[in-house]
Amino acid sequence: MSNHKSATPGIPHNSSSSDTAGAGSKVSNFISQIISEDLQSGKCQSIVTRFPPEPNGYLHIGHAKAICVNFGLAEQFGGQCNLRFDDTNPSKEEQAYVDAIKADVKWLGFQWADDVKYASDYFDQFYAWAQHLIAEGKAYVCDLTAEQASEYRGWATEPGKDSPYRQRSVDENMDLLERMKEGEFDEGSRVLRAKIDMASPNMNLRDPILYRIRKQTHHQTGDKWCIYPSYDFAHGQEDAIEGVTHSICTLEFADHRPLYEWLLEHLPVPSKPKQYEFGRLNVNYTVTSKRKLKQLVDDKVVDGWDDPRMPTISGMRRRGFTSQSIRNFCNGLPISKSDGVVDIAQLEFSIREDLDKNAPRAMCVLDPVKLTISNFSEYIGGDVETMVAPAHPKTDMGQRQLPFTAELYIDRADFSEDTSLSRKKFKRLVLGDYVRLRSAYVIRAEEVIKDSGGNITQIIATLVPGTVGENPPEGIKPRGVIHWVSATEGKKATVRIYDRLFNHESPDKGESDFMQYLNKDSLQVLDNCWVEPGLVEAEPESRFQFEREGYFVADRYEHSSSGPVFNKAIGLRDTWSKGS
RNA sequence: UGGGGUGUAGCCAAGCGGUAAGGCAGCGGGUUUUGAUCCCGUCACGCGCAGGUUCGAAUCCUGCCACCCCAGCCA
Repeated sequence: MSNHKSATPGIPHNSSSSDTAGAGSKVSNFISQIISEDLQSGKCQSIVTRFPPEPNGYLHIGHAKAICVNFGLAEQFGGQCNLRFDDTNPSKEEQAYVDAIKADVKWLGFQWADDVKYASDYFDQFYAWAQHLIAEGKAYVCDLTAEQASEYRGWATEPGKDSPYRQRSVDENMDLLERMKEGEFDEGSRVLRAKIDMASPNMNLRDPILYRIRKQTHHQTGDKWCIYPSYDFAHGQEDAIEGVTHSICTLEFADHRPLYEWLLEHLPVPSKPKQYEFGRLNVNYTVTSKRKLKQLVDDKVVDGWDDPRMPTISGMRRRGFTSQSIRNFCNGLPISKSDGVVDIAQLEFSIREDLDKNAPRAMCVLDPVKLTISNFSEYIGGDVETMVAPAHPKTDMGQRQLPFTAELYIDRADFSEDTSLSRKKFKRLVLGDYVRLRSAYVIRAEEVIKDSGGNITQIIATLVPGTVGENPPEGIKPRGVIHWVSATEGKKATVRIYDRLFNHESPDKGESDFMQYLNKDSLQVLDNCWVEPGLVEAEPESRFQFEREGYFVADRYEHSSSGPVFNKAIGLRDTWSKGS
C-alpha cells in the first residue's frame, strides 16, 4: 500500500478528442467511477489491480484490452498493477507461454509491480486454507465420479442432490485430503468440494470443486503437487494475498462472484478484494479464443502464434502494428458491460493514425514494369541524378536520397495505354500524357514495347527538364503523381501482403466450423519488388509508409540488408477504388 | 427453462428526470508532388416493444420481447 497524494483522486475528465500518444486520456466509465468513489470515501488508500492470464496460449487483442484496462486504471489512479499467472492447471500450461506473455506485456509498454507473480506461489497457503474450510465444516472430500457429480448437480430448473459424501467427518476429510496430496489416489477419483448449497439457482454454488488430482509436472512447482486448486479456489485468495482492491474480469465470471465472495468470507484472508466485470472485446473477421487460435497454429494454417495474420499481440507486432496503436485502439473503446463486436476498421484506423504520423516515407514498386527515360542523357550528366526527398511530409524526419536513372521501375497498375481514360478516373501515366514521378521529374509516356504475347515489357518516356521541385511549363498538366524506383540503383525485396484470415464477419458464430471461413488468399508473397536503396539498411521492425501503397514493416526475423523482407501492415485509406 | 448480464445510428458507445456527447464507417466539399494526410460540412423528431408516473422520461414504475453467459474434476 503506498501513498496517495491529494484528497481529490481525480475523476478523469474526458478529453473527448481522440487519444493522442500518452497513456492518460481515458474517458470515465463505470469502473473508474467506482474507484473514484472508493478512493474518496477512504475505502481504500490506493488501488491495486492485476492482469491474470493463464499461460496456456499467446495473448491476443482481447487480452490487450484487459491489460490496458488494468494497467491503465492503476496508472490513472496512481496505484499498481500486478502481472500474475493463473497457473492452476498444469495440463494446459507451459513455460514457453509464460515467457511469451511477459514479453508481450512489456512490449505493450507496461511494467508490472514487483516481480511476476504466480498462483502457484500460494499453493501452500491454499492448501492450509483448504484445511481451514474442512475444519469449519465448509468443505469435504467427494468420491463421486465426474459423471455422477454432474448428475447430482441437477439442472437449471431442478435443484441438485447432496453428495453421499457430504457428511464425512472433519477428521476423515482431513485425512483424505492429506492422502490426496500424497498421491495415494488416482486422478479423477476424488475432489475437495466446498459445502455450500446444492439447491442454489447459481450453479457455481452447488458445492463447487476446490481441489482436483492432477499427477502432472507443473512448469513452476515441478512435481511438488499432485493436487491443484480450481480457478475459483485460487482467484479470490490470490487477489486477497496481493492486496488487490479491484479485481476486474470479464462478464462470464459474474456468476462466480458470489462464490468469490463466499470464499473470502469464510477464509482468514488478509484483505477483501471486490470483483467487477466488463464486456470482453470482440473484433469482427477474427477469432479471439485461445482454443481456436491454437488450432490455427497446430493445424499449420498459419506460421505460428506470431504469424502476422494472427490477432495475437506478437502477431500484430510482426505485422507492423505499434504498441502505441494497439493501446490507442483499446483506450479508445469504452469499458462497458455489453458484449459487442468492434469493427476491425477501428483497429485499422489506429495503426494508420499512428504510422501516418510517425512512419518515414519510402518508395517501393510491388509489380514492376520497366520505364526508360529516352532523353535522360540530354539533360542529365552522368548516369545518376540524386533526388532529395523529405522522409516525412509534415514532420522533420530528415531527408533521403533517391537515385534517378535512365531505367526505372514503376508499378504496372500505374500505366495504361487507354488514352480515353478521363483525368479524373485515372490519375496515373497514360500513353501520350504526362505524370509526375514522386519527388522527381514530370515525364511523358511516348511508346510501349511488348513481347510476343502482347504483354508490356517496357515503357519509353521522356522527362520534362526543370520540373524537379518546380511546376511544369504552361500547358503541361500531369495527370497525377506516381512512385518509382531506379532499376539500376534500387534493391530487390520480398514483400508479403496480408489479408484477413477469415472471410466471414463472425467465423465464431453459427453452427458451422470456423475453419471453413478461412480466407485462402490471406497471404501473398511478392518476391520481385523494388525498393529505394536506403531501405535495405532498415532495422528489423522499423516501419515505413510506402507511398501510395500503405504501411510496411521490415520483418522482425527475416529482414536483412542482403535479403530485405517487408510485411504489409495495412493499406492506405482508399476512397477511390471502392466504387469499382 | 433456473440464475446472471445486456439492449441508444451500419459498428463501439456517453447519458444518472430538463429536451440525444464522442470515435469508427459512410456521404458531400476544400487543400495537396501520396487517389494518403489535413480541413469544413453532413449523418437518431429518436433511445428493444407496450403501457404508466411526471409540467417534463433514453433516464422512474409495470409487463413483454430479443440476444449473450453458466449447468468442466477449464480459466
